[in-house]
Amino acid sequence: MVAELRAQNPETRIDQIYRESARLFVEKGFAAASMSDIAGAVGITKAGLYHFVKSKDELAVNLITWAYDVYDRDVFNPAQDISDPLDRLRFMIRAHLYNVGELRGVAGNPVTVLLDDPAALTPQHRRAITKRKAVYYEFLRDTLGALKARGELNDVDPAVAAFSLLGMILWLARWHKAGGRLTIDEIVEQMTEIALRSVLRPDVIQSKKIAFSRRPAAPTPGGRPSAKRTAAR
Amino acid sequence: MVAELRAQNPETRIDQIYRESARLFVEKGFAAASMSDIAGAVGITKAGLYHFVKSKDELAVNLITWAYDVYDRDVFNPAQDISDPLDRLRFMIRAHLYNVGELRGVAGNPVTVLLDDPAALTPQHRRAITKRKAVYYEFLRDTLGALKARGELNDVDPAVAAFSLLGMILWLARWHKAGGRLTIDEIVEQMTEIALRSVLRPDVIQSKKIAFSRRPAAPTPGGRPSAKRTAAR
DNA sequence: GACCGCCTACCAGTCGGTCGGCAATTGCCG
DNA sequence: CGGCAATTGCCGACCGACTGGTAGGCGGTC
Repeated sequence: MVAELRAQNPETRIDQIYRESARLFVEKGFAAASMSDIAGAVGITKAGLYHFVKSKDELAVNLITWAYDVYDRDVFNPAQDISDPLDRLRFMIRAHLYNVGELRGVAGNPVTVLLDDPAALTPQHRRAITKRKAVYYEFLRDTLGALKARGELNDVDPAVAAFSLLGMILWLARWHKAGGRLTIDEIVEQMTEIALRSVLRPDVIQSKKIAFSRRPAAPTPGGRPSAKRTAAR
Repeated sequence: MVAELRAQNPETRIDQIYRESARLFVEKGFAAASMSDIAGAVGITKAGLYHFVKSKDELAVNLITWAYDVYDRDVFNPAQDISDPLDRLRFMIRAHLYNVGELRGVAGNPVTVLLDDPAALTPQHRRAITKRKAVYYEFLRDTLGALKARGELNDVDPAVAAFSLLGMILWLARWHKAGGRLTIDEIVEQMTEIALRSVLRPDVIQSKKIAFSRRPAAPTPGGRPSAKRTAAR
């Protein structure tokens, strides 16, 4: 009987597990969130949890991988199709902000922020993730470098500028609470402006001001990632 | 014999303990760094460690308190004596950047970043620390608010701007490695410029450009905080 | 001889993870 | 359609390793 209405909203146990573990890892930290905690949050026992999951490490790795896959799909890949560095930079900032800010959706994006830097994971997994982060960082830095070559950047080191922007963006995950005074859209708008002003020459901003007030016309139009497709791989 | 030269550099066991525990908490996370780890790093056994320290919690609380005391001394208190909001903002950004960036000194400043947000600490301690953070944040936000009232801020919400700046500044602790391509002074200079440009109106920056290339002429004149004086209390 | 610095030995509890088994569902065969 | 085996989803009990923390003692300095 319950099966009938679950057919319409078929959240599987695995979905639940990933959702709750993401939440708990973010709330309590990876080491402090025990497998029993996760099992309890899902409503099964620890042994039951291990029926679906190989190890705590696998959980963490899949979670991070999934978060990065979402980032690839929503930010990194679309950005690579934008040839103009200024358009690209604007898109990357805005899309990344949405990516971080929409953590109030299904599963936990802030994993990106919280799980890579403290310490867990085996060295090999850490290395793979560090590598992935490095690619993202370098892409941003090179975009800034291209802008500098065009004379549209202030006299700052592209690497320093890239880290500054990333800090601003990622920190959003730490302070943004759902239901605050401002909507996520308002926050993203304002922060995009702040971010662009921080590195671009004022005259460039002046002449390109047009683009300060619309959502990015990027992939993933309506749908939310169902938290499942990309888990494997 | 060793005692003779130690008299000149009398790092006590307690100093060692706090230095190593700060390092380990930052490296591995609070929960993942065990008391045995810390004892081992200091060169004593766990029981020996407990001769000096009451609990792991006390260690964390003292560490955070100490880090915030340093922040008070080097950033917050001096900033309160600066009446002009623009001078104040510039000082706060620069001093805070130095505060975060000089983690390569004796003990671990990045505790500020790493220990307050994951999860450890008893609820009461957490509350006290959250309160302290709130005071700092509000002070920055109000400084930005004062600038906005004077028409020197871009059209952004002071709260959003404050969080953006804090993210940029605190993130420095995550990416800065000693011995990198740029010196800490170069990084702070550039980031100060980036930070100020992100929120101030371009014409304000133009007219105040003077101050973009000198260390702050603030309290704590020459000397570097010896990271020891404030340990007690 | 009192105190300080520190160790050996040892708690009780929790961790990640395993094992065997038991219901219920599913798939297959006649 | 019935029957029945295989599979799925899950649990209770348990393990060895390790956790934060303690008790008591031992050697050296004042």
